[in-house]
Amino acid sequence: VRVIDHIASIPLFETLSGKQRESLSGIAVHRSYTKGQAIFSEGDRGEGFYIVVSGRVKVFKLSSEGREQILHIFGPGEPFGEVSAFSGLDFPAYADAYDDSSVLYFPRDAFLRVIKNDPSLSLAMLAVLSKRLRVLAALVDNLSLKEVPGRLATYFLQLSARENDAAEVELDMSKGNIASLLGTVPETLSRILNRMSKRGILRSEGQRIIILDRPGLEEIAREGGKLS
Amino acid sequence: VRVIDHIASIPLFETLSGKQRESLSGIAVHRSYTKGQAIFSEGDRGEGFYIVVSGRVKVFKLSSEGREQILHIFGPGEPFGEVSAFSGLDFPAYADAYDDSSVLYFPRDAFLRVIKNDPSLSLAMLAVLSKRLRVLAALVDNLSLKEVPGRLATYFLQLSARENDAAEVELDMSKGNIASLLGTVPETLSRILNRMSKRGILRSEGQRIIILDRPGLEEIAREGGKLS
DNA sequence: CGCTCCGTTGAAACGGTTCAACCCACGTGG
DNA sequence: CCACGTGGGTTGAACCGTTTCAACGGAGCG
Repeated sequence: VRVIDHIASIPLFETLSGKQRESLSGIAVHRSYTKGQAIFSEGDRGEGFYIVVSGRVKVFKLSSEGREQILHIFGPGEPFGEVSAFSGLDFPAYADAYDDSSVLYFPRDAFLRVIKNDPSLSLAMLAVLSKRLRVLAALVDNLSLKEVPGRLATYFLQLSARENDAAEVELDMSKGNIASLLGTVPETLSRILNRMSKRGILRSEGQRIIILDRPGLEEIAREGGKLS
Repeated sequence: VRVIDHIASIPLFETLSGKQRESLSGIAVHRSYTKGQAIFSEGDRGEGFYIVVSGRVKVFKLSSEGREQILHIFGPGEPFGEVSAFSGLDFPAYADAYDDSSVLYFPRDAFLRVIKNDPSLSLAMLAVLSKRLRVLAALVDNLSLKEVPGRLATYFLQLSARENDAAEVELDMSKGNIASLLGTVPETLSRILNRMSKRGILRSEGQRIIILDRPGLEEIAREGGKLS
């Protein structure tokens, strides 16, 4: 598959003309990573940004003792690492390949040249960054103002919302990673899942979660987590 | 003072020509708020964004029980509320006047028209959003991966860094609000300040903090907060 | 003067983490 | 093909940092 074909399928670039896409494909570099491999590290110089082509990319922070807080999981078509490209500063977090993945890399200067000639691309980029800020604000809200049951309930409701409010959702990553996304540890997650099951709020069968009492779950999400 | 004069002093607009500033001043609205007054609320439709002219603006989240988590304090020249302007979605947080303040308000559509004609303005805006993402990522890191002493140490070091690493820093807001910024409560903040004083790391005299043992403070910030 | 707001202090309660042990499914190599 | 190791998940018990509630002190202000 050629770079130009990848670019055609990226939402961020959908407003571009064929000519503009060509100039982009001229500057993009295709890179592949195996599961778990580092893409960049906190403190690295950010000389460009990335877009996921296939697989998923995990962006996270690390504590001094090695505990990890996931900031975001990016899937195909989503850009990441733009923060340092536009601010000119170092990467503020780590990025690993969550699955075997491939990405397009856009060197900073070349991309800035393209964007200068295309207002619609910069508007699209502004929209992307704005949505990301919203996601991070929601994360702060969860971490600071809700307890773990509330965060977990919120997470399940989000997963369900993505699939037309289906009562049955498939976890898209391991429970250990979900714990890391929710700012806790696997043990705590396991216990809370257990409590929710006992209360008849949901059933947990491996990677499959069946929501039995949606209003109950919504209340836990709203109230911040008092498992009454 | 006229709107055009305010605009001239805003860093975000410094690359603009006089003509472009005029067109901006044509769309901007000057608004004043008294201390504590609401500017917008979470869930409000975002029809535009703001830039602080004078005073400060507090942007924060609220828990169901009324506890507040400050996301950011904005001072003169800084834009806020752009997230919903560019994403087209509702405001994701609350904004209050922290002091008696005045702001410029830019309606969404008019501003988008201006930005479309000026690549440098959109690049400046991308840089602003990127820096903001970095701040929020750091906040997540603090909240999730560090304990309160570590967050406080980090905060003091930031304050000090802003003034050429001065050993003596003036708190720019009430201790209660600092607690809210650090994701804790005033009581905890008070106790930790006390412990740090006892350990000879700093002296706390009202709004003035004197750093006595900078390496010690740096270690607390790094290690996440074990007050050994 | 008395009110309110902010900060401080103490004691008790709580939610979450840590550490350790254990289980199971899975894949690998002998 | 079975033994073994590994990684993910679960469970129990002790521990710990932080919150909560209540009380109190001081500064500022009408």
